[in-house]
Amino acid sequence: MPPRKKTERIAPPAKSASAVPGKAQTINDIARLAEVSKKTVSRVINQSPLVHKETRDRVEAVMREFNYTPDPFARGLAFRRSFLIGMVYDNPTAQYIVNMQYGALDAIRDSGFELVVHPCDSRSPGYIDGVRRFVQQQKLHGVMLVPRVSEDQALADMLAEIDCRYSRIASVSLDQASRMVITHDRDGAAEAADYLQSLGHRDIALITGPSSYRSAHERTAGFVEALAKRGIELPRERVVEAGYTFESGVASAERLLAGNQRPTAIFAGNDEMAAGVYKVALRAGISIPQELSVIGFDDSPLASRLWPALSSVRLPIRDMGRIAASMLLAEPAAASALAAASVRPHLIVRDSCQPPAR
Amino acid sequence: MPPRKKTERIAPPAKSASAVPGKAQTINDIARLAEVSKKTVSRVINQSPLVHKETRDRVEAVMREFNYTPDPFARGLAFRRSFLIGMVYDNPTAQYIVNMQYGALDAIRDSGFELVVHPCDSRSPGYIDGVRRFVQQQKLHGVMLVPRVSEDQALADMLAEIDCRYSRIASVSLDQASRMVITHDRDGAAEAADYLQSLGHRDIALITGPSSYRSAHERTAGFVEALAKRGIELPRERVVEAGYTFESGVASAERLLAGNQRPTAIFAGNDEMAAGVYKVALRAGISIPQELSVIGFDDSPLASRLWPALSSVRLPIRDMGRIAASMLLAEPAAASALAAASVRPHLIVRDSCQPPAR
DNA sequence: CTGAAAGCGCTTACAG
DNA sequence: CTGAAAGCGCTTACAG
Repeated sequence: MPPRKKTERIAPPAKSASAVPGKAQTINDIARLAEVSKKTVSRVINQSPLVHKETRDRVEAVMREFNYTPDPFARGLAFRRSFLIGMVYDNPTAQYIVNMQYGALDAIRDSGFELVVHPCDSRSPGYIDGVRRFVQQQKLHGVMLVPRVSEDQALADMLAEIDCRYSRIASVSLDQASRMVITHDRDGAAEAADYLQSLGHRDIALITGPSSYRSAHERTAGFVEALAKRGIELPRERVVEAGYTFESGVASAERLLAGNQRPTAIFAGNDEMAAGVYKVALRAGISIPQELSVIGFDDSPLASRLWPALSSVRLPIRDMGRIAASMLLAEPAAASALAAASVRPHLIVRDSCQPPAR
Repeated sequence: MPPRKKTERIAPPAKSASAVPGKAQTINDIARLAEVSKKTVSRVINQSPLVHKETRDRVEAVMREFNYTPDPFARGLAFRRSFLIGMVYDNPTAQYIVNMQYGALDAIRDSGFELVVHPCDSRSPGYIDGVRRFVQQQKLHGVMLVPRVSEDQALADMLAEIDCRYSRIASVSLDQASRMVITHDRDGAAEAADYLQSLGHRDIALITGPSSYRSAHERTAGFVEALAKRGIELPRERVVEAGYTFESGVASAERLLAGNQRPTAIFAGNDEMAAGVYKVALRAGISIPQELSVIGFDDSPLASRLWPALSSVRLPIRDMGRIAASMLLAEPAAASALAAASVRPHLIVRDSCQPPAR
């Protein structure tokens, strides 16, 4: 190799023919300017250790100088893999989705990756094929699975089969650690139960989400078990299964609040249903929290908009999204570490509870 | 050209070596199987008219047979343009964003395009550069600009400069027709005014959004003008500017509802602020709608969760998103036609208004 | 209406 | 530690 002057090689080119720093360069330009082969430039792009430090510095300086970023399509074509991560979800609430997206975006910021969204309908028969096409067509680097699709083992199996990396967000572990973000809904529900018990409530009712949802199961179990631990039983008639919707919350509250033998507190499996309880109580002239304490789950914006402001169990959704996306970018080992630093829900106390009157 | 047997050329190959219909083929495979050059296959992919009908049919049959879809990265590399459309937005409400995304997804379904999301902070100085990098890096096919960033002319100018197609969603026309989805917020606000007037309200108050928002300006103007047309003046002290947030709605309502000379109705520039009015009224024991009528704007989920259910002006957000995305895919002429079939808001009447008591 | 050549901007073997 | 060749799967001129 011909000797090469090592200092001051990179003559700063006439900067800014336009206001925008030029951006049109290719790997060939960088290679020429840095006086190396394009393969070497490729190595520094991909952070190969097999590059002499001085060479690397020189190449990096040129890349910075020209504001160079490699073309994702050329890389995608050669790698047979894109720099896109997908978020697959099935119709949870808007706030949930948006926060999850923000979290994912936090994780991929300045990484060169972008987020592609894929809502779907897990009840429609072809939905798994739809995800498969999405993944294969776009050669996705990986996908985040948000509840409730995250609970669908058939989906996960399909992804494993086509060798697509994924991360699952769910209330309990459903997969190997490096693929799971566990939300521990159970603990949050237990916190709600403890709080109600500490206030002095004994006659408590529960509106659960649909039993087909893992989160509903966990929230219910956490709540019931925590109460049991404190010596409070939940009679069968004080537990109503609903659909996580406002309307189902209304219907459940109507059942629970009919007659004289009302519970002094209601825990709803999410805020939507808690809002339904509010509606029924307000309409019936039952004042919250004087005559009825209410707790929700999710800490959606709704919770603080209601009056009196609803105490609710907050899930750190944005963090969940950030971690799930990070796991997709990280090496398996690092992904497991991320999983370990897992998220915990906690109760946000507002104005919807007080000790029972009687 | 050598004569070619025209019938039954395409021998159905041993289908499904695996359960999944093979998908790994390239343009070369299709060309070979259809006995044409890859360039001809490329022509049918791109719907060039310069292909003999029989040739086209044959090629299409093979493509279908093998479940072939062209590689978006190879196309992206050759075209220097991707099959991704971007949605750029600055922090409106979650429901708004999610519905907009659904609409955009409606438009690109089965088109081979995908949606990439790009929230940003329009108050941060570098945000336009951030969008530029996003667009150039991903070679986006186009971007949808959602309020309020859609109102930023500097953003639009930058996109025009780098020759990126875009569509803007805004309450009034800000650009050439083929780039605009006009939401006519003014008309929706006028409908709210007419409704309150028809119920007999004369002493009406208004909580506006921030004057820097075009939508706030339009909603205010539409409301004030419609009232004026019916001979109702809005005195200065009955108009309060707020920030489109719940908290600012609370503060505004506190000012408006203090003292004895209360208005009989309040129109809030969005549902968040209307929820603030609810909070203040409920806390002060002012009953809705008996003593105070309230109307919001957006028809967010919140509107129906409040009690009594809030009447609100609905914007067909999903339609807006669908049209904005369609415009990006369509030819300019077709895009203008889409723009013409523009969207209109309308009032959803619920339980938050009635004739004034006095 | 159809095709052979060159190229888009990267990476993967393979050498050295 | 570095490089020359071939290739990823498409499209753009250019011919005919």
